[in-house]
Amino acid sequence: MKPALFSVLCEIKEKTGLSIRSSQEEEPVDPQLMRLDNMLLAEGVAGPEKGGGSAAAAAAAAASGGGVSPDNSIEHSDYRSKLAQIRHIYHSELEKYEQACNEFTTHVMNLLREQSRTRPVAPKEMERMVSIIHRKFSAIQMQLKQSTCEAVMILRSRFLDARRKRRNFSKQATEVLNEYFYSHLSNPYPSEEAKEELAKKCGITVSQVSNWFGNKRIRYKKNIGKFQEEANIYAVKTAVSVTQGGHSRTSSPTPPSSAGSGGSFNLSGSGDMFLGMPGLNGDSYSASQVESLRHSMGPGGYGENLGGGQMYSPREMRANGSWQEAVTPSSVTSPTEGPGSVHSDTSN
DNA sequence: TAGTATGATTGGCA
DNA sequence: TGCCAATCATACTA
Repeated sequence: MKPALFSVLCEIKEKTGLSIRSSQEEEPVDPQLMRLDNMLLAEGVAGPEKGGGSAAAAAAAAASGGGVSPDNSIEHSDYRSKLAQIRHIYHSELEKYEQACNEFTTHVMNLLREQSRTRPVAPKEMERMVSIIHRKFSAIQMQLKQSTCEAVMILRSRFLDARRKRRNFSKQATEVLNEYFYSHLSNPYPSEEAKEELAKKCGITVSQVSNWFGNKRIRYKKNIGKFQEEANIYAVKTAVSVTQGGHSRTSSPTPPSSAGSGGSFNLSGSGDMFLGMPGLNGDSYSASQVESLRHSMGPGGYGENLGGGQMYSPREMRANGSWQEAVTPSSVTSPTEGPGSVHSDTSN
């Protein structure tokens, strides 16, 4: 009786087992899991060790402005060590899960084997149980991967966000940029080539040069009184180097492509004395330009002899309507803040 | 430590 | 795509 009953049960099992199996197998690969896997691989957390995220460290170097900062290596090693920590935790947790999964699977298999003595347990059913267990554990694994990804993202945002590790440019770099700016005050829009050259000279990236000029233009316009003094300082510097050597001490990169008589700026006659200032091409100032510099730097203080009382006249400078009259200093010798000027950003 | 300076980011515009 | 303007976040300074 018992063997007959057993065989009937086996038949029923076989049928139901097959129907369950056919309904549950061949599940598609979870795209979310794939994304997580790819990200962990890319970050160097999953997969073979690849220098603790050297790619990300390289990205950090690029983001931090050409890697001129001496702190960079320290920061990157810090980043790498933290990434290695995450990697270590991820792998140890993964190992634990796998171990637990194996243990649980063995336990269930043993139970089923024991049960197979009293009820029919087909090998296919055992396989099904194993796959169920694996699915459950892979769900847990996915959570682990997700939290690991989050940790990596936080780490990245902390270390790679350039804003967080802002460094002031070197004095020399600022001087180079300022010299260019004030010597091209009529058209402070360096061309791509000029930007590249400035970037090279300053040890910063082209986008940093663009940022610098963007900030400078706005801040100059907002508070021309303050910058007038700076402008004069650079005027004297450049003038001295001109009268001494015929070339600027820090030769300016190629002037902007739009600069010059054909540029989009309407230039005043008495204003921007560096108008048409030579670039690296080896051009030199005209005698009258040098002479006018000498006059403007006379004993009475530079700029005193100028009709408008200013060496730089930002007025009439117009770039697409933006670089224009908004900036009009009252005097060079007694710089005052322009109308509506602010000390810093309006936000500050 | 508050105020200021400054490099970077973001959103809108032409 | 480059620029402007506003803003953020950090560095610097008195």
